Amino acid sequence: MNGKIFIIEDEPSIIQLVQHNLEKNGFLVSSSLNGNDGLKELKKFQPDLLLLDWMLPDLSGIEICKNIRKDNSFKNLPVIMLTAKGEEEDKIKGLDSGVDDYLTKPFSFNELMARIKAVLRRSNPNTVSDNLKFDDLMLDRIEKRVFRDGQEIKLGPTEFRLLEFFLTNPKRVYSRDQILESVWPNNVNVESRTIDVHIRRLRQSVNLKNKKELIRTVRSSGYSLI
Amino acid sequence: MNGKIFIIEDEPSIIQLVQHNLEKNGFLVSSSLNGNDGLKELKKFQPDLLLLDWMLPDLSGIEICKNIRKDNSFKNLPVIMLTAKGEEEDKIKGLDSGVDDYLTKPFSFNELMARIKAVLRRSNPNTVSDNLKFDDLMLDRIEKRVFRDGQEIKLGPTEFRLLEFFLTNPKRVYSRDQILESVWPNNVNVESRTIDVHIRRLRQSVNLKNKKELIRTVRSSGYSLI
DNA sequence: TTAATTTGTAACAAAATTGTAACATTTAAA
DNA sequence: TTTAAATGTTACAATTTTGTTACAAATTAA
Repeated sequence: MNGKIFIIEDEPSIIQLVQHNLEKNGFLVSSSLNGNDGLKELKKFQPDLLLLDWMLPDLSGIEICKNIRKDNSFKNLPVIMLTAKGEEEDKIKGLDSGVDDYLTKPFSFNELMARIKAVLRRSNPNTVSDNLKFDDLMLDRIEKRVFRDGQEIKLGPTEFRLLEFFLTNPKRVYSRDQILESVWPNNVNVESRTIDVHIRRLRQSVNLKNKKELIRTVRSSGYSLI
Repeated sequence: MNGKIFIIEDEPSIIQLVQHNLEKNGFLVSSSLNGNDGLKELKKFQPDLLLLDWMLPDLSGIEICKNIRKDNSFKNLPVIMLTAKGEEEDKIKGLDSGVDDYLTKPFSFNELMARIKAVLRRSNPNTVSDNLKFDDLMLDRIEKRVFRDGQEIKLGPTEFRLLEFFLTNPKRVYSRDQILESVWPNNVNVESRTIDVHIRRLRQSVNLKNKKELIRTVRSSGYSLI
């Protein structure tokens, strides 16, 4: 079992318990103690599943969930809601707002584990393969779209292929020759400097007011994502 | 709401209650009082979802479920298991044997309804009926009619097939080659530019004074719905 | 049959993308 | 510090891609 799970829950003892056990089961886990932090961290962490507490100090779980669904890169993120023993009305609201399942506290870890498995089994066959993600960037190969921080970015065809190429091995540094071979159609002759110009164009589109530079120049070697 | 639901449950009062309410909500419902009959009926009825009682006079729900999963045509049939208030161990076994969700008796109809919606939403975005819908567009494959925003749109045969094709995977970008293969009869030779002209015709018909463009051009890739 | 509709293609218009040159800036070495 | 190499930036003409229209041939309906 593997995958990344994010927890938003304000009770540290629950986080500790769950996180420890999930990690023992091979998951990579991260967490936040409140909704606002959680929403930010979520984007960095890019989880495969979210455990969400119903009652949080700032935002309610429902609000968070609706928020998440608006963000294109999280449209299909499976969510399991954790509720205190409460009324059924609440549960239903939860399910209708895009929650995939819910669990009433107190719950056993075995029960949680079973739900997680079930939800991951359902959601992963589809969405896993064709979305490339890195940091807060998401590239959808099916729909040919790119999002950063949930917001769509328009790219020209070459910029798209370039970014797609980098995303298959983010962090890896590629030489201009390697980039040419992989991104340009065979047997075209373009100057190696042309790449620099396209990198510049990609940078310009991708660095939407975000401070962090996404493309790194490695002098005398090439470029990589960072 | 529409779709076909099959119930295997040995308590007639529950069947009656659930069946009546589901039908009131637009579902087509059929049922069996035991497992062996159920398995047979299931194949005839071809449901979109199965409600399965945990304890049955002959086969257990789990056995039925495993049985179903062996049958290729039911491999993806969503199953909601109905259990009497019982031990947690049982629930877990259920989830691991391919059940999509479960519900503990006694349950309210509202709760059941919410689960059904959630499960169908996940598994059935397309296949629920012969009507393809996207945004405010509806295509009736049986009657060969198309409506936007409730108003009928007249399309030529090729435009209809084109739209039908796009609707099976809205948002997905198709290349002109893919479109040719799927929309035109085999082994006809038409120029790829011909597609552009048909796209133009489809656009013209579909964009009834509505402001929003429905067909997206993805330069150097193809077209998609949006 | 005739009339109407549908279809594919060509021709031209409009728009977007592309590669390169020229100049600016940064970096590293001498 | 000075110099050379590498990379960043900008502008622009050429090319590619798509939009649009018109029309003759083919198909269907009346």
